[in-house]
Amino acid sequence: MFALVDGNNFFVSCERVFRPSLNHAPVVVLSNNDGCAIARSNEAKALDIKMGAPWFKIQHLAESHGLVALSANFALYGDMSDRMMAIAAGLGPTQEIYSIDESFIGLDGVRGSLVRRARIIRSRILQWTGLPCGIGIAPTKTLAKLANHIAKTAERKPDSYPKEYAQVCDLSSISTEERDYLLGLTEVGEVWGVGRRYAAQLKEHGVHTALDLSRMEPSVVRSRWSVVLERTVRELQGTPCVQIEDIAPDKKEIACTRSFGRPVTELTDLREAVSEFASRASEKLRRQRSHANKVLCFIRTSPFRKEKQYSRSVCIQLPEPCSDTHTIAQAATQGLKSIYKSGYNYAKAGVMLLDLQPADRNQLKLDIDLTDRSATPAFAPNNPIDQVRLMQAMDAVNQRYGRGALLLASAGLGGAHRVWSMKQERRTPQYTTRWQDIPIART
DNA sequence: TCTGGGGTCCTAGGACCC
DNA sequence: TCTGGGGTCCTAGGACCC
Repeated sequence: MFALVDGNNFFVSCERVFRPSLNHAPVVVLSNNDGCAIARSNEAKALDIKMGAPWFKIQHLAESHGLVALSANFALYGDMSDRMMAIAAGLGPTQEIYSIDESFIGLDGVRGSLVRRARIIRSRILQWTGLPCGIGIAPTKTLAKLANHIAKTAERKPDSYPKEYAQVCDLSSISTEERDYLLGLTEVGEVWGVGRRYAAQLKEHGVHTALDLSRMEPSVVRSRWSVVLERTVRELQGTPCVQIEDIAPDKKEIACTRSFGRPVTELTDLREAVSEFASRASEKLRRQRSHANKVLCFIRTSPFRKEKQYSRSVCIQLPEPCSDTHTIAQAATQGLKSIYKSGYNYAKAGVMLLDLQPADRNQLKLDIDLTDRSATPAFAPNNPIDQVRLMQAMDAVNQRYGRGALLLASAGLGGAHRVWSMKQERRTPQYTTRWQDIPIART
């Protein structure tokens, strides 16, 4: 048995915790460069603002309907997420943090009323963090996602589903007829794993609701569509095909990409951006203790603008796998030079690290004690151990004093030439008491 | 004027090998 | 002139997720 705990309108809810005056206003949180809406309050959804709507297209609603737009503060959301996840973990023995606002909880072995237990956790999250959430419970992850959708939609739109399912919906404790009734009320496109393309194709086949999809023959779905969709059908039928991943696997790719706030034409500006992206990506790489074999760099114009288009990427094989910012940034900027063409308005660039492997697979021992000053008294730039020490020291300084406190000289210093906006992330406070240490009573 | 930033998995097709 | 069969690896592209 699975539960899905999912924060309502998560980014907006995080903002509202600290700005209660926004509680009944239509609010959106905007993406990088304030480009488009990535979170919407219920009131904003009621104005028919779609996910990903460009700000310039909805801006008029600020005037006419009091729409409030906020720039995203991802450091804040990450911090709030940690707190929510820690409380949600009390629902059952295993937890998979699926995204910043969602976690699956494995419920095997939990006794007593699951609905009652879920309601307690839900109100605890609300009371302790100020964040509202919905909880769905079912025998498979796909059905738990569906139950969660019902729980949240029943609350937001009273005429959509019976109101007793608002906030917490347990599909495992109701009759088959009732379950089929709820699935029949749910559009097929709402099912986890059915995107726009599949939804359109399924509708052509007369499959309009989650109930219709659950009644499909898995083998037909496999041959007409894919094994992935077949798995979705089986899960809708109650057969678990996907388990809880309570230990997050290492990333297989790590990327840092950004759209620019204004068109960029010069190589020097691009180089500065790409160098910074490479540095960020390398940090992430070191955080998971991996090494990259390849560095991919891309630049592109805006597909939304009616002008000369250009989009190129280049993949550079590193001489040996590493996580060293300098090496990776150099590879990325060299790649950039090879694909750059003047005369275009560039809108976006990025660096991706590919073909990752565990750092210790073919490298020196990396666990170097930074506080041990006796080991290497003088810094030797060509000494691999010192290079590792340098990176570790950089990460430590940036962690403590905020991102960008210490940069490689090649990364540029921003200022007047800065063409992309990196939101300064808030420093993470160091808790003396972690939320996880607070005992969570088992019902 | 202004349109996010990450990821994953699967499949088809080509290159290459024996 | 006839032109097999099986396997692996890699890449690009398509689909999905938040």
